[in-house]
Amino acid sequence: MKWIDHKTLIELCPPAELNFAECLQFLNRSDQEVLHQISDNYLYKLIKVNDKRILIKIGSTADSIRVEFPLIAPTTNEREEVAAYVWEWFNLNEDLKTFYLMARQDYVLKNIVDNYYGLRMICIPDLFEALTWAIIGQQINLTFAYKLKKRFVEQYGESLSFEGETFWLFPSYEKIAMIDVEDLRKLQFTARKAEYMIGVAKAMTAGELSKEMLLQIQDYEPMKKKLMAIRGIGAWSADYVLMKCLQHPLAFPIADVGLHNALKVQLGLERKPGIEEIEGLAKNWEGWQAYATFYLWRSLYDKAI
DNA sequence: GGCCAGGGCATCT
DNA sequence: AGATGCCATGGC
Repeated sequence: MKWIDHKTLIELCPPAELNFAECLQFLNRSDQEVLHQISDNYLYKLIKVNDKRILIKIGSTADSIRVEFPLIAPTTNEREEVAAYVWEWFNLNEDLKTFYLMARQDYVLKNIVDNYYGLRMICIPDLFEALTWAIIGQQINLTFAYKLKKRFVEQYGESLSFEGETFWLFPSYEKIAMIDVEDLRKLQFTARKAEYMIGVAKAMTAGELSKEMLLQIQDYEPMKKKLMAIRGIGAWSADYVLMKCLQHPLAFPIADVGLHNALKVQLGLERKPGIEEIEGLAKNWEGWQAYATFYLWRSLYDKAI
């Protein structure tokens, strides 16, 4: 991580392949989002560092990302934690040069990759949030999924108000470990999904599951296996978490319907491609499956806008 | 208003 | 192992 501590603000020095505006556009894709807010090209988010709620305001210059603290001045140690958080959130450790080299020559990706140059994988650093959002995302439609997430966060998360806006933290697993399936049923979660979410929360509270534990495994297949051992986490959810939280470049939710729709559009097909067909196309993406998927997902939002 | 949609699991054969 | 039912809202 390359960064400069200016005390009242911090400055991240990201790799060249970053387009902050492109990332903001992605973050702005749902108007139901409660975990961050965007206004005037600034991104606001409440995060928790050492049990302290810190509101951060993120903007950009030509070659850096600047993080300000509208409410309270964090300590030296906290500033470093904030820097690390933002660095991870925007996946700034990844060097995208070889991805672009591959994508520009790829039959599928060449038509879209330049449209989103500098878009980074926008991550979900908190494992509980990533697992929970994967479970919610199994919902039949995305509109309803966002609705459920909003209710969940506003019911069980901590918040903080600033200039008339309310900023939310994702609920902690300790808190969710103590609630009942019935509590989530009231928010219109299905009994199944409520069980999955509370189960994950309990496992994490008991110390049976953690991000560190998963990251230690390193290799893609065993990590995925470990995730799939969790009730409610199937192949799709495991790959989703590997991609968005554990930042594994090989994560590839091949059965994802969004991916299928994006490929259908890119290839000009009458119907969605089959798994074998996708496997064929993806041979060329080896090592960059997660980014290929992410950029294809991104291509779907253009139609909606 | 009827039908279909996304994923995962439970319950069959 | 592979097929089938279940969930339960939103968009067409």
